[in-house]
Amino acid sequence: MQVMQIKVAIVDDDKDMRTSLATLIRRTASLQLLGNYANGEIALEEIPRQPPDVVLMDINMPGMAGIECVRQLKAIVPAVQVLMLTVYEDSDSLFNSLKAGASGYLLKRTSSSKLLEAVRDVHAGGSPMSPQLARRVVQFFSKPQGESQITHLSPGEREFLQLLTKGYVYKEIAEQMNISTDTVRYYVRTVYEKLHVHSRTEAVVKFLHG
Amino acid sequence: MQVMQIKVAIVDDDKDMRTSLATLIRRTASLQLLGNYANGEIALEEIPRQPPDVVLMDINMPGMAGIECVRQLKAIVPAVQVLMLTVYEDSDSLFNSLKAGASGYLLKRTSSSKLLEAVRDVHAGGSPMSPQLARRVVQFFSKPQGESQITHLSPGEREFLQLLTKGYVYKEIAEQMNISTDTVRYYVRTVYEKLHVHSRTEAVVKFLHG
DNA sequence: AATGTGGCTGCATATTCATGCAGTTGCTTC
DNA sequence: GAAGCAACTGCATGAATATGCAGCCACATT
Repeated sequence: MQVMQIKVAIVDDDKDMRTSLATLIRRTASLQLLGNYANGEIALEEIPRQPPDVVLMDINMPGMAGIECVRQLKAIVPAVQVLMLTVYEDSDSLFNSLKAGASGYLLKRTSSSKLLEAVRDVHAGGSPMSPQLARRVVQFFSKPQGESQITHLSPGEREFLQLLTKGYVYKEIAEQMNISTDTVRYYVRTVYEKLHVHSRTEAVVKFLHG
Repeated sequence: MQVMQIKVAIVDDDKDMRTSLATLIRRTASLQLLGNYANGEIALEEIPRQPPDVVLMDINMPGMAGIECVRQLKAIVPAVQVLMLTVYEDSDSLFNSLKAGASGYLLKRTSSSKLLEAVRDVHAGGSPMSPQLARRVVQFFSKPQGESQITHLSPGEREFLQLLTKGYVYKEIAEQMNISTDTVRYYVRTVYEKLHVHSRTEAVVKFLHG
């Protein structure tokens, strides 16, 4: 039995791009082209009728922007996986797309073979992303630079901080760590000192992205 | 002139893995194997003497864990790019690695060709990541579903939250907003209700990345 | 005019937090 | 083995927070 084809739809206002993507999809046996839409409004109408597995979405289109289209599309058909395509490496677009529910994010200059691979990845539950863009995401997590004082905390102190951010009160933290609530207070002291803060809020903020 | 070789070091406690990685690197003309270390302690001593461009780091080793090793290594030699290797798709390890300063994150079952590509990517300033793992990161951003409650906060409530994250006490917030401290308490109530939280910490965390 | 509503203020109180002081254990160092 | 130190526990207390109840005012609805 043949492997099930992945159903794909394209949303892009650029005619050339659209046809070249369409050709690529049609030439690939494992993919099936379901639709080809020139703008967000049409896509939002047509896609729900015949939901594809994967949508290739141009990020900047006149009228409804790609990001808004993703947001609404995911609200109607949560199961579709959206792969954003863009020429810009702009950070805001990237993060907003992810927040809107996009699963992957590729630069348009991505090679055909990579693009096909990305379609399969995203359909398999992955989140393909151009390495340059992934770096933006990674940097969101890594401390700006230099060393925040967080570096030299003991494992216990880290665990404590972790629980602190969860909103647990000292008693609950004590239970989870199997220590007395007075020892929790002890951690409060040592950690606050190392972080140079004087309140729970400051500690949490610093830990989260300080 | 020949293209500059990328200098690579390996940190992995598993001898088989180490030699197989080493062989792969040596066979590749564009890469140069600088060192091959069996644990984090040795790596921390040796790597700074002769800093490589890229470090392949096993994430779970006896003794110092890979994550801790990254943290300390990046503190000493910030320029090195670290690629984490793991057999597990565990979310915590992933996020903690990124926070510690790792640039990429691959599953060990990644093919040789992908791994070599990843080394080049990370050296070129990218952040290669297995699609399955990238999905975890992406999910971190996308709202679980629907819209985060933060969207429909009034400007005043937003300003209040902003100040809350700064660590100001109610009295100070009142001064900055030119309202009474009792009105600050009022904001506390309405905001907590909208955010479905019951403590300052939870509110701050939700506001920072809800 | 009466009613209702949302934004703000005031007051009260129970809970949680921040921090100082002191005592224990166990391990290292001279 | 004495002294030092780090990790933990206990107790105490003032400060800050969370939340209930109630009154006021401006404005909209009936």
